[in-house]
Amino acid sequence: MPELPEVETIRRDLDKEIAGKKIKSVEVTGARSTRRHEDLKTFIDPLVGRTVKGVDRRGKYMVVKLDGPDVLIIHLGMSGQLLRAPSVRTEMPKHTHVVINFTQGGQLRFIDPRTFGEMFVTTLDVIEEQVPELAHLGIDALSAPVTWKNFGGLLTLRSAKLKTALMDQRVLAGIGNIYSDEILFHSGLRFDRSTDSLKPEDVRRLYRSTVEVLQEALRLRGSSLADAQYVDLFGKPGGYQAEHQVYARDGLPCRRCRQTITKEKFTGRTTYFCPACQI
DNA sequence: ACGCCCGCCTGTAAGC
DNA sequence: TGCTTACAGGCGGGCG
Repeated sequence: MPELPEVETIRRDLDKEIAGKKIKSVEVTGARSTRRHEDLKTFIDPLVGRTVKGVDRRGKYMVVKLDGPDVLIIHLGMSGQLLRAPSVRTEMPKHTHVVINFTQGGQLRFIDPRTFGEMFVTTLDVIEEQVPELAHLGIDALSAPVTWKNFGGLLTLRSAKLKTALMDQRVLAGIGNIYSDEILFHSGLRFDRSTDSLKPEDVRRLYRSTVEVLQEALRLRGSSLADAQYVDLFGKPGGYQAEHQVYARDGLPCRRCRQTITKEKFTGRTTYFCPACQI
């Protein structure tokens, strides 16, 4: 579900909400969410008694820093939610798999119907060998020091279709199915263009579109779709879905040229585009 | 060696 | 109305 704007929205809220809080206890009711830990003690014990220092993000992974050697990694998968509950009495939603209780009161709950998301504890120095998918992430699509030249260098490192390259977490970290389509529309480029067909001005446009789309989506606190799966830490939906130009708009007129938005399967993912605006 | 497809899950909506 | 099917924000493994 969540891509970079959604994960970053949650990360910022989480950082404000739980930094300085001390973990009193941890309840795991859905062991699939902690599947990297064969023994639940190795998940729970390093957390209990620790104080949260802050929350970082690497691509779609959140990194909860603690006052010890360990970090708590959270990935939301397709349907994961993190919800702050002010009191233990707040009704527990269905599919709540992990609950973290703080000594100051309140809870952090991990809810995930499809269970593709996960939480695990590790230390930063062993991430390289233990969590290669995290270690091999490309540059963060929202990180400030990215220039259009190194963006282009990374993107065209290997020959691939544009959408595949944009969604490749080892190239650029954070972009998924919604934002790749929105970014490609914004740049006027088709999803199936080859990276090596790009002229420098195309790379520059794609770079600008990536930054602009993601920053605007972040400003509006992400995209919540009809199923309202994505909500922020306080259960509120985002607002960027109202700005979508192509995603889930098949059959509707393009907001720019009035041509009908087309839907097509591409490497297993539904892809939306304007056949007139994107070349 | 690389690209593609499947499977992992549950919920929902469309189709018959 | 009810059963069946397809599909959904991600990602790793295995296959060709």
